[in-house]
Amino acid sequence: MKPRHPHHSEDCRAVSEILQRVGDKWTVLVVGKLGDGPMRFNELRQAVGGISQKMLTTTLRGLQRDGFITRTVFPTIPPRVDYELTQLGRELLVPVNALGDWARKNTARVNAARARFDEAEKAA
Amino acid sequence: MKPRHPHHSEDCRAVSEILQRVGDKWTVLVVGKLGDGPMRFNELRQAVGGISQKMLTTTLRGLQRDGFITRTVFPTIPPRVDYELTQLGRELLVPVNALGDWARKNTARVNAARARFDEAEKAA
DNA sequence: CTTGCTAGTATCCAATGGATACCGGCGCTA
DNA sequence: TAGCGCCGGTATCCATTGGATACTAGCAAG
Repeated sequence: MKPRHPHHSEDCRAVSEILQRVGDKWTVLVVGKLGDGPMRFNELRQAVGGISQKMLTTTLRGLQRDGFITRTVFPTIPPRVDYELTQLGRELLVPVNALGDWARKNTARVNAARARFDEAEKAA
Repeated sequence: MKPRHPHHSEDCRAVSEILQRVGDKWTVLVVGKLGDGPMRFNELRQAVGGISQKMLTTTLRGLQRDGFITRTVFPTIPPRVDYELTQLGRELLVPVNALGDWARKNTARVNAARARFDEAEKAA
């Protein structure tokens, strides 16, 4: 049987990869906040809310590695570190926001589906 | 200091939630394959490639719960189970594909950024 | 009566996520 | 001058998750 599915598998992999990169718990929240302009570490921590230092550090390092943000250290007392979106980061924000719009418009439908599913489960 | 960041935090949460839903290793691959039409369990398993039965089951249950796919059991011998995108699932595919396009167009830039970062790390 | 197909569970181990504690440099206060 | 706090982090530990492997049920074919 020849494959009925014309998609290029590498393309799907690329999508999967970028979604894994961007689809963890904190990345979009951080990128979203940075969309409003540069922020420092603790400012970001507070703005995002509920993120631990470790996870914020990890998330920021990853974003920096992939070229989505820059990290600027000011050797002042007390120290100050600014994080800012790069051009690439701002470009990423576009499709992410599109997905965000979809999410906002459809959470109700998803929640309804979940409720139905869970109800059916409970009955069984 | 009043918040400089006008985004509604609930919105960001919604984005984060949907991205977590969709951003795991397998979900988009499965949804992508199903975008071409209904498929049965093992067909899907083979088409996606590299996914274990357990993870495929888990992924499909999640998608079903959220109303993105339907699961149809044909009580034949041997059994047959078809999975198919719902309307909601097909709609989801639109912004996901947009992100996918972005990913395809920009993997080179991301990889270049990574190489630079890792080079700088190694030097330090 | 053994083998094989299908669509799954069950079990186990490694990797990851996240809470908590600690660190180093300095300025402030007493 | 001894402690305390701010800032931006590591280090450590444990719970949750991801994933490989083995097992299951029901039946048909040989």
